[in-house]
Amino acid sequence: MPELPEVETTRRGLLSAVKGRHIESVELRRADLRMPFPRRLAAKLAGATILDVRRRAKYLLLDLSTRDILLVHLGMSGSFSVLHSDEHTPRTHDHELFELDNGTRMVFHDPRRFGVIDLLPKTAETTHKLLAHLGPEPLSDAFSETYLKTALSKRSGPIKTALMDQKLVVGVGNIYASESLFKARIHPAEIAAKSAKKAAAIIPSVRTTLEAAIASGGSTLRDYVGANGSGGYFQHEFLVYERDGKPCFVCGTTIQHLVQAGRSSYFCPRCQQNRATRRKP
DNA sequence: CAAGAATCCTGTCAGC
DNA sequence: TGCTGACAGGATTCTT
Repeated sequence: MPELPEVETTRRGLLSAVKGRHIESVELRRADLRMPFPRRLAAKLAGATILDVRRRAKYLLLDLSTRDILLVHLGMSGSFSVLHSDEHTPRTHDHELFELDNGTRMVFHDPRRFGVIDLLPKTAETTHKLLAHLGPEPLSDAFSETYLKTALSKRSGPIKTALMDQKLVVGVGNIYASESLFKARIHPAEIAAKSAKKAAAIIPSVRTTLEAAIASGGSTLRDYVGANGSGGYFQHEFLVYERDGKPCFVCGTTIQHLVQAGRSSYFCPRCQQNRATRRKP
């Protein structure tokens, strides 16, 4: 999906486009997303004012005047953009339309329907099933060396899989896990517990990767577009992701590819040669 | 408990 | 051209 940078880009675009706007009506064209959108709650949205647009992990949280939160997750292929109502003819996979009071509409578009939309009381933000067990934000102080060292030391699986675990740290998906580990010069198959001592290197690698991606408006591979309907540019700055067979920008060695937990990982076998299986000299 | 596989769904692309 | 299989940014649930 959209990972943290894409969700953050969407958040920023949404904030400027919809903050203070009233929702006039909602059209649910399809309710069967990853979880069924609670149809009876759609009526609660009409008349509500959007007070703020926040992000937690890869979730967008729209604070409403009704003391509810509209929660949106973009899944693998989702986007949430604001368009002029009279210039928008619903396309295939435009599943929900939120008509606003200034002639615009927020459109939730998601071909694969792995996304989620839910409405919850503000008081349930910390207990909601999807939000209760999330790890620290990677760009916050909570993602500290002490924390990461402890969290990684308990794990026997590969570091790349650990970084993608939203209970360990949120927002890092398949693209940015590979990119971050390249920057940290750690092989994706290294056992996480062994990587624990490198926490001090992992943290800035993750942060600079995510921050650079946010600065480029995220990465657009196939479906992703931001709130204004345009794509990101960070895909042109990938160091290893989908670059297998091409030369490493640092050392020229051919970038390689492997599959971990069913997901593709990309790495430079020379820059990241501390793999778990390396034999002792 | 932790890690991997299977799963949800649709679109695209490579190969035949 | 058309078919088939593999694969794609995620996260949950089921098996080992």
